[in-house]
Amino acid sequence: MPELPEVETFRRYLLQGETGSPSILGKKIKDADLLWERTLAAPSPADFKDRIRGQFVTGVGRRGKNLLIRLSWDTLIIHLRMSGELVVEEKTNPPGKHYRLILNFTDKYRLAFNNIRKFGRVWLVEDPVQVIGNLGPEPLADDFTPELFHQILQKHSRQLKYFLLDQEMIAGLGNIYTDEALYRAKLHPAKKTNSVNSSETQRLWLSIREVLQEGIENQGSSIDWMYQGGDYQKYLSVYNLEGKPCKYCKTPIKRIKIAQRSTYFCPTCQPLPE
DNA sequence: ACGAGCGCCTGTCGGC
DNA sequence: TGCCGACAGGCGCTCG
Repeated sequence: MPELPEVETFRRYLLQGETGSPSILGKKIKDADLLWERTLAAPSPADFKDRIRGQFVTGVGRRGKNLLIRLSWDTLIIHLRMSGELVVEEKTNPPGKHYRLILNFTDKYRLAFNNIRKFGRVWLVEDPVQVIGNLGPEPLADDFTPELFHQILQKHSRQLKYFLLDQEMIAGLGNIYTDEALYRAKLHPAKKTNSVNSSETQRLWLSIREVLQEGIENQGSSIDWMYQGGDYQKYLSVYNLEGKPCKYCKTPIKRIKIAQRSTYFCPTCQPLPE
């Protein structure tokens, strides 16, 4: 499910809390229940439980789609993959059917990793670089400039859709926001990166930042049963809209497969040259 | 270097 | 009603 805006929404939820659930900042971890072993990428379950006990939550960050929960002397990295979500609640609540990892705090609250499809992964590491070290630039950061983006695009000869989904090229985009950004920039998803000129680069750079920012402002997208709580699905222009008229030219939105993913675009506004 | 295909999982939806 | 295939906000792995 989650792409950068949804992960950012979870980050803010953990940090600020909301009505009925507090911030996790400053809480002390009493112990951990690992309910699906493969959730844990590293270290071993025994080491994990031993090391995490007694640590305090000192911060909650994000890098691409990874959540970084800073602890006293380690960092807990959570990747939600397709169907993960995080819940802060009282320990007395009945646990969800798909809880895979629970961190019990020393007070009456816990942090639960709910993950229907079991794809999500968690790491407990001293240095996050070993997990997130290969990620591309953070698209909303100040150092992600159009010039830098242009350089990366020109270094490769790949279809834009493949390129944008590759977290080592740029971190945080997934299937929804990639299609939305390409549509807004009027670029065909199969166009090659090194054929993108500088004004197209500028457009795509801006489109990426706009769709991500708008996603964050609306607490992400809630397309189906997987994730509820966001509103940005109301504002999507192409994703999941096969056959619907393009809002600019009324041409029916087309769906094709690229990178084994459904890819939505307007054949008129996003032509493939030659 | 690039991209296709598959596996990992559970659940929903539409067609017959 | 039940069954079956297609599909789902991700990503790592192979192979050509």
